[in-house]
Order: sequence, then structure tokens, then C-alpha cells
Amino acid sequence: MPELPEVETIVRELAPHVKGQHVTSVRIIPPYSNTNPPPQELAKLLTGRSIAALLRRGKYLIFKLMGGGALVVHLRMSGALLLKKAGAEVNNYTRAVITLENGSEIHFRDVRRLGTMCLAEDATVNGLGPEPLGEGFNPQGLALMLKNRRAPIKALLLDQRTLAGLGNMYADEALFQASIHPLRAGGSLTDEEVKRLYRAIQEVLQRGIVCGGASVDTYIRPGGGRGTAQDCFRVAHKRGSPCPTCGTALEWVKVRGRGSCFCPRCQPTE
DNA sequence: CCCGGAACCTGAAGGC
DNA sequence: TGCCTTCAGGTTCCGG
Repeated sequence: MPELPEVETIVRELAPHVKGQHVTSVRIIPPYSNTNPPPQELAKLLTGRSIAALLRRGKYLIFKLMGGGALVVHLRMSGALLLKKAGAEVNNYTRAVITLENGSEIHFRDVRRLGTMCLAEDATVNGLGPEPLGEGFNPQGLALMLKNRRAPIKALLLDQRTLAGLGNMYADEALFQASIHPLRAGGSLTDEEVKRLYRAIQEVLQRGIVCGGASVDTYIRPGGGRGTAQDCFRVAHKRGSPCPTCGTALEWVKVRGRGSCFCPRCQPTE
């Protein structure tokens, strides 16, 4: 699933090919319609515009347009952006094709059709917490977000208002690295634990970016390459495997509807 | 405001 | 072989 490292990888790989490019045509393929404005209108409004820059905010991709406005894309669970040559074939899961004047096409592929494409007045996304790798994120701020919260720490980490970009895989990895049980109440973390968690979040995300993201399920890089972050995962998607630290079998619990893997010995509930 | 569960959506995998 | 259920998870909506 595309989380911050996957989206960052897409932005870095795609940006040089789209920056400054004119959009010559936009094709949105039914039954995909998860757009705002509706597909035909979006296609019409985007055609003829030029892309000033490609940016990331949390898990959102932002195609900033010259003259104002932006195309904001969220890949949700199964979305991918692929860089293709003009005239490249589409498949059953291609939802949109954006053709550029340099002969490239951006193919938006999304098996589950939950991804979104929106034209916005400006390039900011509202309601998101700080960037985990940005200046605005520090241990004090994280502590403040967790203070007096009774919800499980895992649920708070997945809430994009707390922090923008963490998803299920990297949240599990960060909690393991910080030796914190996913069901611990957010407000119960000590200052020391919050500091450990802060460092762990940054490290797992940086590692993920270096690896080009994690190619589990449908994630694939724009050029067709795979990410390798899954090879570095210590607990994510590893239910039943031995803990890399102590060898205890990793356990699995559902937190807010999300499967969470953890080591019962290294991540005690108290 | 805070919290948890359902819904959205499709394909893979497992049970019978 | 084939039907049915469960699982996967980012975000939004809704109810307590």
C-alpha cells in the first residue's frame, strides 16, 4: 500500500519527466469516477494546462499547475502511477491516462478504484498533521498530540491529523523499533517512549525511501521497478515469524480494523 | 471533542 | 469445480 516512502519514491521518479510539461490530453476510463470535479469536467479543465512541479504532502501527490491550482492525487490502497511512452496499451485496471507534450503518458492504475483525483484551487491539503521528516515535527509536538489520549497508539499513528504519511506497515515497524505495544493508550507513553517513537518513525520512513518503498500487493514504481523496503521489515506482514530480536513468534491483533503485527516480548503492554 | 466500527472496492486465499 | 467467507488497508462517514 502506498504510504509516505512509496509516494515519495513516485514523486522523485516522476518529477523530472513531468516538470514544465504541457498536458495535451486527459482520458479518464469508465467506470472509474472517483474524481472531483466529475471525470469529463476534470479532463476538460486539466487539458491544456502545464505542470509547474510535482510535490508530496503526506500520502498525497500534488501536480502543481502553472497559473495556479493543482491536481491532487491519492492512491489509497491499490493505486499506482506509471510512466509510459505515448500510445502505450492500457489494461483492465488503468483508470486514467494523462498525455504530455514530450511524448510521455502517466497511467493511473488502480485495481480497487478507491484512489482519488481532484482539481484544487491551490496546492495545499487541509487537515493534515506535520510531515514526519520535516521541520515541523519534533518529540515535544508528538507528545502534545498523544497527551490525554485514550485511543491505542497505533490508531493515533494512523490518523493523518496526528502525523501525515504513516500507514499500517510503517506504523507497525516504528512501534516495534520503539518497543511499544500497538494497543498502549497514546496518553500512557512516557517522555522517553515518545522520544524513542519519534526517532523510530523517522528512521523507518527514511529507510523506506532509500529502498524505493515496499512492493507488497500492487505497489510498483513509475518505471516498473519494485521497491525493496519489504526486505527490511522486521514485523510488518510477518505474523507467526520469529521476532528478529528475541525469536518469539510475532503476534497479530486488530487495531481499529487494521491488522497489526508485534512481538509480545519486546513490545509489552505495560 | 473523543473513540470505534462500517463502508467503499476488488482479488487472493482458504474452507467445504 | 465452484460457491462462500475472510482478509487486505486509506480515508470518510456515522453513531454513541
